[in-house]
Amino acid sequence: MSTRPEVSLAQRKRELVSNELTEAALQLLALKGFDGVTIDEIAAAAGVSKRTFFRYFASKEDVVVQFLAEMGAGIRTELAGRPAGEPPSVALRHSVSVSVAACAGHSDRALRVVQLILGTPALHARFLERQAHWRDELATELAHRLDLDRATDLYPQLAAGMALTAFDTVLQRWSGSDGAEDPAVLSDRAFAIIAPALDRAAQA
Amino acid sequence: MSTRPEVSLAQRKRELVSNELTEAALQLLALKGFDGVTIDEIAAAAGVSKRTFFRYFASKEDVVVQFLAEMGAGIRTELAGRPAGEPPSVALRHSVSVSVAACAGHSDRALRVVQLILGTPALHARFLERQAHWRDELATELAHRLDLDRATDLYPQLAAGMALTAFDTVLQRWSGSDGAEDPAVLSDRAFAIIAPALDRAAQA
DNA sequence: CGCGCCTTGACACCAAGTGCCATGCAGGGC
DNA sequence: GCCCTGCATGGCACTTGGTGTCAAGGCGCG
Repeated sequence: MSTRPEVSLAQRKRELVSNELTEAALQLLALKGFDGVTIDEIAAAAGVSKRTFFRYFASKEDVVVQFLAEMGAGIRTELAGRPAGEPPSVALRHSVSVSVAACAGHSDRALRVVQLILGTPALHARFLERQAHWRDELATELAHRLDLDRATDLYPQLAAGMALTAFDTVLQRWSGSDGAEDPAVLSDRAFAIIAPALDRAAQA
Repeated sequence: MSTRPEVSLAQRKRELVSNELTEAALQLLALKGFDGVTIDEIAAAAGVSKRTFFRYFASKEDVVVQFLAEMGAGIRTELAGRPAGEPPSVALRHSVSVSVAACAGHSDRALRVVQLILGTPALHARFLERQAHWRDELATELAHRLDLDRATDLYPQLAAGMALTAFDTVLQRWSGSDGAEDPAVLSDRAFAIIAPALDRAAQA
């Protein structure tokens, strides 16, 4: 077969169902709002049962939030790939910019998903919680990069938090302007503001 | 009667029930964990019905999170009260320090509540969402203080976000050390790191 | 062919919320 | 004193998110 033989049929089937589910969910949720759609509806639209839905996603929020989950890992791996000598502000700016650009460029669906998240308290809450995990991972990566001790030094945690604050602000502006404002420009402006703390404090 | 007559009896009754409810909730939740307690249990412990519980709190998370809600408003009013000439880093540091100190000094119950929140994903999510509101209000206050335009300038939003990141980090350390580390010291250390961005960018 | 593994659907079940209505209690006017 | 109005409550039914359990079906493998 032309499709990679090293991936088992069962796994490809799993992925197919998962895609069908997210597809149906995003479509319906964007159309009727988060509370206007039941899980049964989503499952039915994807041609599976409610029980199966929960075998793929832990909660209703999860379908939406997991759609953006790759971004978190993306930022971290991007950061890990930056040259070692680069100042934190530059490394972090690139890491965030690349990820947000990848998301924004993907399709205008990303925009609608972000707007849905930011406009739905329950989704926003879950999204922020996931961001908290990103922050932790970013902090670890930063500590490793700069050879700092996370247990005593507050810098890694704060720097990661600042970078994600910038990320958040960019997302908010971007979705608020209906995609009109350029995420890359917004990122640069945001990081220009927080950079003094990112770099000056690193060598303290 | 000695109790202020300008407050109607009905209102005092409402407050009494509300207190009873939070009391019962915090006690039970700290004891058996967030998922180990049902609303019926909490309501029964407070001597009311489940239906009445939801007339006082919007959700199970709300009881816990609202217990710390005053802090958000506290930070903002504290900021509003700082002298106009004060640099943002100092004003924000004081605003956050005072609020967190008020919380920490209140009782060791505050510590247990914070630990409960940070250790329970559902609660943490709600807490972060509430913080997002604080950030918005703080940003507005900052924009007003510095006579900036929130619609164009990214600084207010970012500065508020950085301050709350510091706040978050302090809370995390404080709860992680079981209250051993001094919140005031932690706040100072955190703000020392973010201050360069807070002050330098303000006059850009 | 027959044997296990994995996925699914169906069903029952619990807990979070919500709408609705009846009841009871306080205060205010007559 | 009596009624009437407003409000807080409780009980109840109902929807929905989410989970445990079990039986049935497809698929690979010897």
